[in-house]
Amino acid sequence: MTRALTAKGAATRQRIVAGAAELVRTRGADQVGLDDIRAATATSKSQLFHYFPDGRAELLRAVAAHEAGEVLNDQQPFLDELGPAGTWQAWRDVVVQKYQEQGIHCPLSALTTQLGPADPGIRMIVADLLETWHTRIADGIRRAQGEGLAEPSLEAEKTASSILAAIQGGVVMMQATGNIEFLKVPLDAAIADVEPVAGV
Amino acid sequence: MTRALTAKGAATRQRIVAGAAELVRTRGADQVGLDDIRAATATSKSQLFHYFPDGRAELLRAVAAHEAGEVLNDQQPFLDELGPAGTWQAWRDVVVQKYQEQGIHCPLSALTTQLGPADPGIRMIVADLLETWHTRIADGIRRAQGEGLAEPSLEAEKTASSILAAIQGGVVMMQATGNIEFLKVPLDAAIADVEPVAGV
DNA sequence: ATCGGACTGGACTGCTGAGTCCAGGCTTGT
DNA sequence: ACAAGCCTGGACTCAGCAGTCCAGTCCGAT
Repeated sequence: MTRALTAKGAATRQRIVAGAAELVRTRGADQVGLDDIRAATATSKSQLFHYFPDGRAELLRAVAAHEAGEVLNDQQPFLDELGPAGTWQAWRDVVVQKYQEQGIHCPLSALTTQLGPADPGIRMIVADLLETWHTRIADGIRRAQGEGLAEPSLEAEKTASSILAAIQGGVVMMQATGNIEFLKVPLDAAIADVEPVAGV
Repeated sequence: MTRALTAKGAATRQRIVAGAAELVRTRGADQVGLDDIRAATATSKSQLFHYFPDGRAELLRAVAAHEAGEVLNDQQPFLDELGPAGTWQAWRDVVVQKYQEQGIHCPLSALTTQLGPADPGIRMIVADLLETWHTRIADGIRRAQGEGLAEPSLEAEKTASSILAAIQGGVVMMQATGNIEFLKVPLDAAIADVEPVAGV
């Protein structure tokens, strides 16, 4: 599958993906053409097709995979440390802050709804991301139960679904309304079962 | 704003919007061209521009407004009856069933993330829809409190946000993974505060 | 009946943007 | 040194699609 790539070639490829990802994030996938990517990454048409023989579609899949990785990276190390008291709030703060910074520009939604329907490959990338994300949260819930923080009767998988849905839904609503409260409130409510907040 | 329109003209316009909405829902907005709409609605290019002088953008805004109305209509009469025991489950079932039928094809997400970023007019339509939806749910929560079903201490607005976010997030996850459980579980959890379920 | 304006058909224009091609530059192993 | 082949530049092709134009037809009011 992967071809012989020199260090220089790999760097160029990486530069293309990162540049394209940036554009897709800020403008939306359908507002980004190959010429935009070419200009933004100081490359030429032939380079794009050299590294992505299937053209635009393959490049966007690479962008999707890149962004999916970033979503989880942005939550580290907090995501993997979920469990003990205080870790949920710390993680929540990172997530909220991240999306507040991004504002309208969500790497995931840009890809899921814009290209997902048309490209099964991208749907799979997003599905994998959600599954991984879900698993990490569920692991955190089980650790919280081990610490006696959360009710042992709580079903980790289901609670993780609720928390993750609160984030996804909150982001959707925030994007449409511009109001970050639509992310904060549902997320706080969702994690209340594993880490009750004292104040407000 | 609105021009003189005969009954016939209004019918044609309506046919165009409905037909275009159908296409956008099933294929995604960027996969629908004016020629597709023309073919599907048995109209001509000049008619499209006769009824939507600003072209594709104006037509898609009309589609967005149409779909936004449908989203709420599909939940009626259950949405407006929220409050008493049993009404939450009935409403939940309608919502779940609706999205299960639609599967991948969500009228809202198709428009929000595909066109919303580029078109402020559409963002506003979606924001209005969410606000109305939110208000209706909050009204239901207050009625539930009046009936003694829900804790009086519950903040209606915040709880409504959680419920709505559970739906939006659940739909996003369902679209990506194909698993309807990602909608059911968070939604059930979110409405547990206003209508605890006996079983399960 | 007839006149104005709403309504319709379909050909035409022009642009944008994906994908192609080939000639030439640069690296790397021998 | 010197190939082999990875890498790069940029002009070119070609299809698809939004938007234009005009020559009509139909309807409703006077």
